[in-house]
Amino acid sequence: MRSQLARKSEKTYHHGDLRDALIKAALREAEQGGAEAISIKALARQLGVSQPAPYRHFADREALLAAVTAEAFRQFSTLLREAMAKPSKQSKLSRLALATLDFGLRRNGIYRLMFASRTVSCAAKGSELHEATRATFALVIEALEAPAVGYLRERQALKIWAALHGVVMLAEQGLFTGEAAHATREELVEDFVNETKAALAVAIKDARRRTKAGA
Amino acid sequence: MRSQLARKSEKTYHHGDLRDALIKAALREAEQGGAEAISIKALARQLGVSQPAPYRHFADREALLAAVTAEAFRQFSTLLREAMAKPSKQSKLSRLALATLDFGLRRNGIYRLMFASRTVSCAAKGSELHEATRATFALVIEALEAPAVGYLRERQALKIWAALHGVVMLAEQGLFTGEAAHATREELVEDFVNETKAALAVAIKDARRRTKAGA
DNA sequence: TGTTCTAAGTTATATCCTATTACATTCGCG
DNA sequence: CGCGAATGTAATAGGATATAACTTAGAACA
Repeated sequence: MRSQLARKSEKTYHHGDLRDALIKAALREAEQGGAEAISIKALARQLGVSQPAPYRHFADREALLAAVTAEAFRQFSTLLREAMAKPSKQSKLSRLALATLDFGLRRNGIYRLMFASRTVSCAAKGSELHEATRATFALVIEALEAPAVGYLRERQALKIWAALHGVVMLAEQGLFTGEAAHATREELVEDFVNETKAALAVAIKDARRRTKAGA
Repeated sequence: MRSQLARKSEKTYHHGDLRDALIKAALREAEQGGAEAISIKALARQLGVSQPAPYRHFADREALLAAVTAEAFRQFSTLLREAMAKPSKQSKLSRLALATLDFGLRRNGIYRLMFASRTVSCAAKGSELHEATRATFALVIEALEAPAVGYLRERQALKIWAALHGVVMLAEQGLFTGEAAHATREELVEDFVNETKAALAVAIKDARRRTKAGA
């Protein structure tokens, strides 16, 4: 497991961990410019290997993007888990929501790679990427801190998840700046969080009553 | 104003309306594959002109993308206006919402160009593109059919707009297919629409009461 | 320990794309 | 009619993806 630095100084024939180094470097590139900023040739140059070398580890550019996106989802999941674990006066859902907003804006290039490219929807069912996205969504359900009553939780999770992504999207588009800034992004997110909590409470009560009536 | 076909048959030196033809053709290309599917060279070939010809009308690829995106916003606006104008039992907001969902899924490549690329956020303030996006958002406010009470309308418009985009995003990511399909996209959209109406009604009543108390 | 197989790199090359420069043609206006 | 600006073209530079054929070193086994 020779490091990138080791490679640069020792000048060995084999890099040692090119696959991993490529993913890390690609993530750095995508941070600002998104998928377009990822160039296999540039990455190879950066890591001190010949340009066809990456093709030993990834069939083509798409395959690299898929691996990078999967890694991004794992990092995102870790971030969300940390936010949820941190003791705070706010609810878990609120912390997850704000962490998502923060990630979406601060690492927007990577965020677009994850949620606004076709890479994810093209991922096969059992693939690394597909699993990573499912794991992330599971965290949203967990953040609701609600009992599993039918599909109520999943539905509310979908709603808050959609709303959050929409806020990130519009924020990035500039709809919260200038004269249009009639609400901050954080205010909107809190609104959605509160509505979700309210809707969830109502839905759960409703479902329980109906179950009792049916029994 | 020679048409594309006329160009192909007559074989004149000047195309006649290359700028417009490029935008139209680029939109067709982007329909499926998004911005990546737009290649200046390919468009030139398609329209029967030499490849540097497009550079007479657009400084670079980015400039073409901006023009294409602006045109897409205008087409989208037209679609929304039609949906809102059409007599129906549903509310204007509901029709706008479903039309947005439909557009976002059916013409997803173009939709991504409009909402998930950096083209829009890079648009200068007075630019054609910037104006087109503002005009579209104005339609959302209009669809609320609410009186202008402070910034209440704008805030609710931002919220429903964000929610809609989120639904499109997740739908495209495949979160509504397979086992995860615990609600249809249309159900979610209707939920958001109803919540928006309710929130708007409450907010307006609240604002009026406060105004009276202050007077 | 030495041989061999294979994973991982290299050089060379084909193809596609963006973009610029210098040159050619046509349109429209005085 | 003639001239200038707009709009084409041909030639070319430079960067990216991707493949083919060759090379090196690590590991695996006798």
